[in-house]
Amino acid sequence: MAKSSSLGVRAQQKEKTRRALINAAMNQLSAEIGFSSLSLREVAREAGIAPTSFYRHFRNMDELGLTLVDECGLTLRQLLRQARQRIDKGGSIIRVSIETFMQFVADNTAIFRLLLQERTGRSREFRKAVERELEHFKAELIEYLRDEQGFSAPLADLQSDAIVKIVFSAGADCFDVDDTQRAQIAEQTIQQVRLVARGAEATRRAKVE
Amino acid sequence: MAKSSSLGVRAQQKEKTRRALINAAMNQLSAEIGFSSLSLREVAREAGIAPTSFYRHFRNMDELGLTLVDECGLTLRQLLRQARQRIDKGGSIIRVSIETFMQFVADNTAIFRLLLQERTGRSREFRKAVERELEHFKAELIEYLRDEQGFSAPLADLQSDAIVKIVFSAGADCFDVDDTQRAQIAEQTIQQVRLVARGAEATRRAKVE
DNA sequence: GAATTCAGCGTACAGGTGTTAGCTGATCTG
DNA sequence: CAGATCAGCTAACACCTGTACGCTGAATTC
Repeated sequence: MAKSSSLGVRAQQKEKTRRALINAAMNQLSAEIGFSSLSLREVAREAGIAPTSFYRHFRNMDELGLTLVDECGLTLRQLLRQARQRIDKGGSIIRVSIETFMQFVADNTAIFRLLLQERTGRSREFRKAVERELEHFKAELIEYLRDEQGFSAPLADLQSDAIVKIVFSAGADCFDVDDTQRAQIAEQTIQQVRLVARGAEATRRAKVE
Repeated sequence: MAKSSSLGVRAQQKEKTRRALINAAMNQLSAEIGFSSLSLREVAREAGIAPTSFYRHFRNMDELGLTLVDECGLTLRQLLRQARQRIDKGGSIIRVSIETFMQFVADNTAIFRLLLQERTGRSREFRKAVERELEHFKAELIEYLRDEQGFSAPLADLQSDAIVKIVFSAGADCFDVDDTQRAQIAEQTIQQVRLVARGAEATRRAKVE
């Protein structure tokens, strides 16, 4: 109510077709092609508007793309929050986090692929945007390792950077596999993260003694 | 001599323009755009031949792309061999390998970016080709860990998979940085790989006892 | 030396691309 | 209710794309 009346009928409709454009782009992405070879005209067509109307919402395709990256980051952070809640109810933080992450990759393959793809992609602006999202992920992990596990700041940083790299790379391994294989990858990733954790633990001990 | 006479003038010239096409593609790749938005016409133009002559060498752009991936894999394996030689003359295997790797990334940014990009790219065939190259890298590492370091097969596998993930991810971090920053990333990567190695060591001890 | 092969070329086509300019009609504003 | 706003439209532009067809002339083969 508040939203519909405060926004007005016009603004509401505009937001709607804006979403339609975003969804159209995500659909086309999931299909087969990378973002760089995505066509303004086809996106507009799938969104059900004239090609020229696209410009009422985004200056160009890149602006749409950056919006998509942000959307993905948002979803990812929601996912993290959900994982946290499950951990509070007990369970291994590593296992729960990674299984949640893998589920996310399975459910949102298109958008996750965009993230990984543009991380190494053509536009510096895109790469920076993705790197920013990865930093969010890493920062929350650092906080946990420092505050809950008592690691020193540098060791927490080193550790979580490694973990983020391993986990996101494992996400890329999930593109062409079925559910059971994905479970295997998850299991392997869990063991690898534990390897890192154990190594950090050993390092901490070595420094204390 | 043997080559020029056994190949014949015609075949020799053909090979030459084939290389020209490959080099042209690599140049354009390094510039700004991903492989998917690479144009047959522009590649042909840079190679100095008519667009239609392209088909005398490759069935389509994808075939050229797969050739590029193979080329990159070859260069990467040469790099590994060089690193081995340096290790035989003494020095930390981790440090030497990673510094060599980082140097490779700095020298061959275009082709390395292609590898990382197509790893998550649009074509399944491409992804498989890249994955094959990563497997080479991993396999050599497994061999070393098993034979030289005496790790059990499963632990060597787990460990080297994690290391490959970390190192290649770190390679992606090098795209937008200068030499000193790259050295820092190399240093961080070395520490992270040591973290994994230490964790694997601890795991081995735990299982033996 | 005649016949064959074939890398490279020019022309041409059908279809896609991003973007400009200007119109329409519903919504919002005073 | 008159006037301004503005999302979406159509038409049109200049340009780029992959690829089919058939020719040419030098290298190769017999």
